[in-house]
Formats: sequence, structure tokens, C-alpha cells
Amino acid sequence: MTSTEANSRPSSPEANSRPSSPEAGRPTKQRLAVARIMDTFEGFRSAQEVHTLLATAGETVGLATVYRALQRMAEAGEVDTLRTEEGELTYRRCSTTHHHHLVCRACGATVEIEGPAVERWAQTVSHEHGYVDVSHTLEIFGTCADCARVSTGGR
Amino acid sequence: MTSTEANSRPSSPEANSRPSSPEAGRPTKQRLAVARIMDTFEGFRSAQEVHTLLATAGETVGLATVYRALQRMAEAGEVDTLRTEEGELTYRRCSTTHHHHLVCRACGATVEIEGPAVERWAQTVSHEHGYVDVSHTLEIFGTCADCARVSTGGR
DNA sequence: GATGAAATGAGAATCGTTGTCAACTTGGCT
DNA sequence: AGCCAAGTTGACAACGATTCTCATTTCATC
Ligand SMILES: [Zn+2]
Ligand SMILES: [Zn+2]
Ligand SMILES: [Zn+2]
Ligand SMILES: [Zn+2]
Repeated sequence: MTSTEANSRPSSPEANSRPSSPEAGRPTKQRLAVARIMDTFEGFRSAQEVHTLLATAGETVGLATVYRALQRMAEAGEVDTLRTEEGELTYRRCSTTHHHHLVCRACGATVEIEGPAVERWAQTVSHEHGYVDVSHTLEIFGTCADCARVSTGGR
Repeated sequence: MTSTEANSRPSSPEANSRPSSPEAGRPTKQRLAVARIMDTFEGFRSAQEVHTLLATAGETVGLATVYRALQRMAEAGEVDTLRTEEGELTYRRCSTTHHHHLVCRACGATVEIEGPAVERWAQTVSHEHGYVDVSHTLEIFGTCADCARVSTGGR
């Protein structure tokens, strides 16, 4: 149920969209299912994996719909995206503040990290070169303690 | 973005080896053509764009061969790779030291940047969380001075 | 309950990339 | 020079992720 805060506003069709809900969309059964299942796991999952998870959970949602729902959620800032080294887009429910990720290559365990100094540095170095409207991508990949124990100590 | 790769271990069953270039391959006409054309531009280009450039230059090289050549050059560290926000892989001839890029979204102008502090931070924060064998990707996107002038001051 | 816009789903279409495999080079050896 | 095995190429098929199409369904409002 969308008991959070429904805007019961007869929004005019041509009215300029408010910043409160630029790309809100309708809370359909499918979108709710996608949103709900995004809470049931920790790491990043591809759209196809989410689609499979839904099917396994009994919720049948079309693959294209899953793609559309995740895209929309990403644009709305409800989920974070991460492009794997193979180029596949993956999604994860995240906190809304700007942050980055430390991801285990083996098991996918993810840690959200922040680095104010890095953020400042990125801005500074960009401006020094005359660049404006700057954004950045920063991902750290490694082997987590558990996986490292298995691969090295498991001899 | 070469993660700390495998150590140089000559475990090949054959005795003959090439001390001068471990992963060189043969300097065929096609590979030379690809290597040569990589010097003729500044920003990042996709494999397909490189293929087109070659065709335009009169050098006819198969598309698959261009892909293979660029892959090999990337593995050998002769070119750097950058995945665009659309997920497409692009290549550029780069210096061999570890660095990152500041890329203009509009025209593709690229600046190589270094950030020792960021490198240390990435290592530190990773180790604090128990991660080992750490690598990272860091790209900065923005609008270069020239492009910004066109879009804002072009009135 | 009628109605029109938004959303869905099934499959086709797109697109970057990789695989296949026969024909062709290359380099080393006799 | 002539041979051979391994490396390489190119045309095209195959692939996988993502997007598009469009007929049908759902939703919110009247
Ligand atoms: Zn792990
Ligand atoms: Zn950041
Ligand atoms: Zn520019
Ligand atoms: Zn770095």
C-alpha cells in the first residue's frame, strides 16, 4: 500500500511537472513487486536476475517491465546502479546520499563507502582543467576477508 | 585499470619463450595498422569507430580483427579502456602509469589525471574492511571549457 | 459504469561483442 | 628454396543484454 504519502492532487495534464515527483509514475502491482523484492537482498543484481527472483517468488512480471521499473527507480534515486566489469548494469537499493561501493569480486559482498576528500579532489582537479558540471564514477573491487580466507587458507 | 595481475610465472609447458615480449604476438600488417591509427586521435574511440577510421584511411581490417587487436593491446597495457555510460568499451593510447581520466561528455576531450591521495585512500578503506587484492575504477565526466562556452555563452 | 492515458507483456528488433572455421601468413627448420 | 605447424585473418553466424512495438489490460477520474 502506498500509505506513505499519496499526493491526492488532480495534476493538470499539461501543468509543469513539480520537482517533488518529476518521474513518479503509478504504483502498479508490478512496480510494487519490483520495489519490494529489492529489499530482500544485499548486493547488486542485474535486471534479469531480479526478474528471475520475482518469478521464483511467485510474482510474475514481464522482463521488459522489470527493466522499465528498475530504470525508473534508478532515475528517481531509489536504487543505485553499478556497471560490472563485463558491462552489465546491476541495481541495488541504496541510501540516498552520494557514496561509492567496495565490492567483493568473488561473492558480491558490498560495502558503502564515503570519501569527502575524494569528492573535493574530483571537483578541484576538474575545475583546474576548466571542466564544469562534473560527475564521477568510482568503484573499488577486491576480495573480502571471507573469500580471501577460503582461497588462500584453504590449501 | 589493470588490477594487480598474475605474477610473471613462466609456467608454459614449452621451453622456448620470448624474453623481449611475453604477450607480444605477431606484428602483422593488421595489428600494425590498428596500432598506428591509435596515434592519430586524442580521445577514446570504440572498436567499431576504429574499424571505420581504418577503412576511411584505406586500411581494410576485419571488424573482428580490430576487436581482437584492441583487446590484446589493452591486456598488454598499450592502450587504456574506458566504458562509456552507455556501456560501450572505448580505447585510447595512454601512458603506462596508473592514472584516471577526466572526460568531456560533449566532445570527448580527455585529460589524464593522477591522485596519489585517492590511491592511498582506496587501499586504506579497503583494508579497513578486510578486503585484499584491491583494484578500482575512477572516471570523471564533465563539460570542458570549450563546450561549456558554446552551450552557455552562445547567445 | 464509461473513458482515455498509462502500463503491461510477448516477441521482434537492435547492437555491441564473441565464436566458428576455412583460408591464409609467418617463422623456423631441413 | 621448400615444408610444416602454429598463429592470424575475415566473413558471417551466434550470443546476450537491452530496447522497441503494439495489441491488450489496468488505473484513476468523471
Ligand atoms: Zn567475498
Ligand atoms: Zn563520489
Ligand atoms: Zn568538450
Ligand atoms: Zn587509481
